[in-house]
Amino acid sequence: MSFKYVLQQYINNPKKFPDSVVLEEEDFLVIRDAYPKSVRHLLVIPRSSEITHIHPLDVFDKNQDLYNRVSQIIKKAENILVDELLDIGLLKFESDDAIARESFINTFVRAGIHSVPSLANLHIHVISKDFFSPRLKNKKHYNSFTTSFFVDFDELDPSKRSSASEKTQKNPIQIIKDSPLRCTYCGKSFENKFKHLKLHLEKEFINKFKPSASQIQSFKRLS
Amino acid sequence: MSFKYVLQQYINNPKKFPDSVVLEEEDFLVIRDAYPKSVRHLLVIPRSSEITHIHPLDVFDKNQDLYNRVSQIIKKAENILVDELLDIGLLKFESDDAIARESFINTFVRAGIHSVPSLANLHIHVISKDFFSPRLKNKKHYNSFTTSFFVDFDELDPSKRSSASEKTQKNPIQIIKDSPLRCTYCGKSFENKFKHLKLHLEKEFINKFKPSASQIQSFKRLS
DNA sequence: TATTCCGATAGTGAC
DNA sequence: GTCACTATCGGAATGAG
Ligand SMILES: Nc1ncnc2c1ncn2[C@@H]1O[C@H](COP(=O)(O)O)[C@@H](O)[C@H]1O
Ligand SMILES: Nc1ncnc2c1ncn2[C@@H]1O[C@H](COP(=O)(O)O)[C@@H](O)[C@H]1O
Ligand SMILES: [Zn+2]
Ligand SMILES: [Zn+2]
Repeated sequence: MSFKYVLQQYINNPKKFPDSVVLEEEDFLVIRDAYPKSVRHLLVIPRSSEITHIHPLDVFDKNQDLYNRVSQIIKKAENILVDELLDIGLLKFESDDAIARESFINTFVRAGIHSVPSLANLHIHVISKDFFSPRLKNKKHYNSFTTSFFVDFDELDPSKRSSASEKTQKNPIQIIKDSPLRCTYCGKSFENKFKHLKLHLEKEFINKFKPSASQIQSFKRLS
Repeated sequence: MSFKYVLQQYINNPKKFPDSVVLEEEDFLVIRDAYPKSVRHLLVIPRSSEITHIHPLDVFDKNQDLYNRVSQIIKKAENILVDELLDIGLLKFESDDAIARESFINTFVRAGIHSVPSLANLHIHVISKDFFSPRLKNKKHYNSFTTSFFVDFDELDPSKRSSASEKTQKNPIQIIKDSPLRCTYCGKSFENKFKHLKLHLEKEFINKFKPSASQIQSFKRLS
């Protein structure tokens, strides 16, 4: 089996990956991205073989029920993500502070899909927007989450969607190459200077979360 | 003073560079290129401050006397180059064999200029066409001697030159980038695969000159 | 189309 | 998608009181 179907193994046998699977329901999985591009990076995976090979830009067309159900799972994933950031001490509000929680999710967590996925099994990214991770190694990684190559889950809602708008976009791969590297915190452009962006993202991350030195080092190590 | 004028030091004080200056005359110098792109690579440098900053494509316009004088110096440089190849045993004919000498010069020594020089002081390259040198490190180096970026000295003769033809050429920089790497011995194209070309040029060099193993190693070392 | 350093870009084969 | 490897391509500095 080729690399395109690596996510199938989680669907087939989630019990085999207890450290990766953070939520298992009858029809969905939420797993940790094996190559996280941020401190926290999860994938929502529908288990149904009926839809797993449908393109994420098409799968919600005329399927409001599916969209609504995925939306529920994404909310759970977002809250798992926040719980973990609370657990490791990066976030410091009370766990039951619903307003702080929602505010953080709205401003610093992104859910959506890549307009040209590489892995064939349908998956939705749920990722914190720090992009502070040793797995973030090049422009393609970064711009796949910070340009229109990334499509927010909200935009896939079939009830709100102008179906014509979806294909009017330019070549998504070209968008990744042509877009400058732009800091998600402050909007500053680094053109194509990836190393500079990485240094800047580390500063922004430290400034926002005030992690301890040992925390910083742990986030820089591969997990 | 910037790098553009590094050749000025030879003009100012040739006695300071006895290992580099292979011929010193009242009006001209012949020096070893400090980053030789072949086993032998010389530069002919007019000493006159009147002309040293004129572009090589312009300097011989309406100046047949200068052209003729440079032509004389180039012939001397070519013969110095051959003498050295005889001395180190790469060439094996007798030193007074005028026919063998002229044949080698005609087929394996090139004299001319870069259509966009980087160094400001007027200079004419006299180079053996082996291109077997550790200083030959990239496509720009190679194609600057093997494409129309390089203009043979013969073509600069004001009595033979159609002055219109000189500027009809495309952007010389683009020529270097767009032209494939083509073996000067056999014409084989290596597209942009510079390392492959280097290996092939070594084979061609060995096949043509039959150097000893220790000679080969010495040509690969920086001098 | 000076050199050198450093880094961005690109293709490969394997998983 | 990942990784590791190789190689090509690309900008910036180059000095000196
Ligand atoms: N074996 C794997 N297990 C879990 N996640 C993976 C695996 N291989 C790749 N990924 C992630 O899956 C995502 C696929 O991205 P994409 O197909 O572009 O939406 C990337 O974020 C990868 O880091
Ligand atoms: N300091 C130097 N002394 C002697 N030759 C040099 C020096 N610096 C560069 N060169 C050579 O000068 C030539 C200039 O090339 P161009 O200006 O393109 O005709 C190249 O072949 C360089 O290798
Ligand atoms: Zn910023
Ligand atoms: Zn050849």
